[in-house]
Amino acid sequence: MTRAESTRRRIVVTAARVFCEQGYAASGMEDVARACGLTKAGLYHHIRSKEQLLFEIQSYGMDVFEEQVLRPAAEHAHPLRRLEDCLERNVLLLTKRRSQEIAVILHEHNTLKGDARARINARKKRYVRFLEQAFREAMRRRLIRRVNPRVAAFSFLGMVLWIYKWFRSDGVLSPERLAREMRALFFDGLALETQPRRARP
Amino acid sequence: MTRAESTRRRIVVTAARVFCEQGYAASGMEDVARACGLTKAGLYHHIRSKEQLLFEIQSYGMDVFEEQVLRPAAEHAHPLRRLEDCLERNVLLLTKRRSQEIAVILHEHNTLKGDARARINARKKRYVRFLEQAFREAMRRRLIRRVNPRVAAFSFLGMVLWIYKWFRSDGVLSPERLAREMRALFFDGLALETQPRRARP
Amino acid sequence: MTRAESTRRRIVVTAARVFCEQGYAASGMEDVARACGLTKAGLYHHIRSKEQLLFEIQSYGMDVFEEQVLRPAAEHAHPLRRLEDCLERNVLLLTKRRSQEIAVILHEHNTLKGDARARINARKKRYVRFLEQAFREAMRRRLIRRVNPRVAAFSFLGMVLWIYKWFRSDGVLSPERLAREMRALFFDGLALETQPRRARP
Amino acid sequence: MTRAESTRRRIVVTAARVFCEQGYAASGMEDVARACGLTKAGLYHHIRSKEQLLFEIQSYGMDVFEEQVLRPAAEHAHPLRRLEDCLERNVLLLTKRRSQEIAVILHEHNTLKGDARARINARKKRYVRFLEQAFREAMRRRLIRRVNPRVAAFSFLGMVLWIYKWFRSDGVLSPERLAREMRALFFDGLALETQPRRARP
DNA sequence: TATGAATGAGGGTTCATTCAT
DNA sequence: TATGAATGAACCCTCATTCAT
Repeated sequence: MTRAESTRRRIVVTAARVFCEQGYAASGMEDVARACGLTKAGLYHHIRSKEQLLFEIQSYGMDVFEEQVLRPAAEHAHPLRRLEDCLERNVLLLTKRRSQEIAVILHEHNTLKGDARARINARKKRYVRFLEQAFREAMRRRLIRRVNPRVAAFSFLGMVLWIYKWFRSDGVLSPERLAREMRALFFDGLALETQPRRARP
Repeated sequence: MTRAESTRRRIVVTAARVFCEQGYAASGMEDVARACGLTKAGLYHHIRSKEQLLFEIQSYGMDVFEEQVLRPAAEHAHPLRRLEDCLERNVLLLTKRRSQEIAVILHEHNTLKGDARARINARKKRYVRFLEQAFREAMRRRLIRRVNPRVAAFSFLGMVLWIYKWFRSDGVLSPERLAREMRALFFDGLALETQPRRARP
Repeated sequence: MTRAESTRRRIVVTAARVFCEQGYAASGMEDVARACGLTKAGLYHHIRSKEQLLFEIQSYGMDVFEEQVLRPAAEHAHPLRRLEDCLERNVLLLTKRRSQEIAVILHEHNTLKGDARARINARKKRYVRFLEQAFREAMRRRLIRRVNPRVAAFSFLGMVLWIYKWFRSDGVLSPERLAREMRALFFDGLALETQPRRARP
Repeated sequence: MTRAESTRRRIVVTAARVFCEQGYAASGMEDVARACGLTKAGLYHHIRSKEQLLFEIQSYGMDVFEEQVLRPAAEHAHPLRRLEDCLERNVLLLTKRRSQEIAVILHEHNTLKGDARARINARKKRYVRFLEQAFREAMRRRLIRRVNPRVAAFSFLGMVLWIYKWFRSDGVLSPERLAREMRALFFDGLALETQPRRARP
């Protein structure tokens, strides 16, 4: 990674934190610059505009998400394992690692306009379809009860992604515990009896 | 309701629509005033400030929510019915009626500051505790499997409230259908076998 | 003229003075506002943008020019009188009256973009054609020597309009004297002998 | 010419093109640098400041003008020849050769400040006096009609220099033709009958 | 009540210029 | 020489809010 690239990355990560804390519209470029240890003009040496910066944060967030959640989960041939792995990885992503970029993706859903928005939305939709497919396949193979796959996908998403609104990493609930609990809550009742139940603590 | 009160109500409802569509920070008082059929200065005869207006929207949204969801659901003595009724009413509130105030409550979670924020948050927390209590009671009475009540409450909330982000009233999925599907998804697998299952379409 | 219109007119005239003195690009909206006795924000209550303001100055300048120069001159049936009247009126316009808007038209020739530019240019071209036509007609009627009408029109224009660059109203040369001298310089040698020469001082 | 000097010359000529196309104030040093094939910082190794660069462009333009127009024309003992030669050379300079520096001199008349401005203005005034002198001498020798020499000089200048605003080298009017036409337009009617008329095409 | 006019503060962005490397 | 990075000052413009009428 060149010097210039690493600076840009630092800016993207830092700006994600600022936007996450204050909201995009309420954050001034002054705030972002100061958080980066730069002046406003210095910041603009590295980025094109505030909107472009938001797009890069969201793009980077989608990169991280796809690399750490979607791709590994997709490798499971078994659709229920796929979903469960997806849930666990997604919960951990939101609670342990670079969660700020994801929060910015979720909160600033309607902020980007035009092409940038379309590009991010396309990647989001891939996730929804991935989940729908998995639910459908799981039903076809009689691994889970019959449910509406679209509703199931969005319910899964709501349950998991809502975490960014309430989870505090300094609380008593550990990321791992939360992941386990949610998995059990969502899938233990969904899986059919033919499916051997895992032990639950 | 006096003339003045009804004007204020109209402003609150209209501003909720504007804030819902464009976001609070991205909406100008000019936009709000125009949507109300007033001038900016005329608008200020009825409200104290933009922030105060947001607070009133959120307060009104909480009023509606409590009246249409929380209070009726609370009347069920049976905790599982309470939860299921709550889910159904909440889904319908978000998909059929004045959902804009609710959307503003959800989206502008971090926008209010100080006392106003604290007052809205207190009302939100009552909802969380209401759910936690119901889950706990349902477990105590062996109506549902053992789950972490806090995780259950937030999962319930995420699943239901996420609706404001994706549901389109012009789609194929009717509010009633969505409510039924979500109830089944969440509770059919949660309820213990001793609980007689309702027929599902 | 309503109150609002008269304020706008005052702004246009004042801004013309500022742009004329400092140049459009070198003038800040702060300067314009101060010259109008307003703050920047107050100024923007009346205009849409700096560019729009420039367009209005140029439009207004063209209005004045057409009303005080083109229209009266056009009434002469005799083409040489038409040209001479045009010259005199144009010289007086540049030296005695609202000359600042005209100077802004001339100096900021390439500043406007797009449609605004096209609209101003169209009006300028009408003046060039008006002159070409008059020269052509004067030649056809053997009132002047044969010259290239296009070159004659632009030479006429250059001679007259250049005034905005050098004429100082506090000098010894009066506007009327300048008009007379220029008329003689340009037309006395151009007119054919059949044309009765006017006495010259 | 040393290496350093030739680089400076290239910068001056290139910057003249940029300033001519976009205007001084609207041109960024970035634009100038890019047009020169340098970075902004690289450019600053050769020039002191933007203002200094403008001064050098105008100085160089004056050099070229004096060398190609003023000096050769001045050699004519006959004042009318002097003026006619001056006109022709000036027209050709504006239409055929390095006309960009001249355009920058003409357009950015009020841009320079202080001493730099005074020095350019002094050279301009020499041209005006040169013309006034020639007109006066031509009158004294009864070569032309009686006209106000100051008005004649500025009319001559306006007619000729206005060319930079309207002449397009891709049009039907050739530089030579324009020079001939203007000479005839201005001088054929000015010269007294004792003066043998040249044939006109 | 209602409004046109006005404003202080701040928004994102650009620019001529400098400097360590 | 050359450059990437940085900056202070200024840019045009917007905004929530006020106030005389």
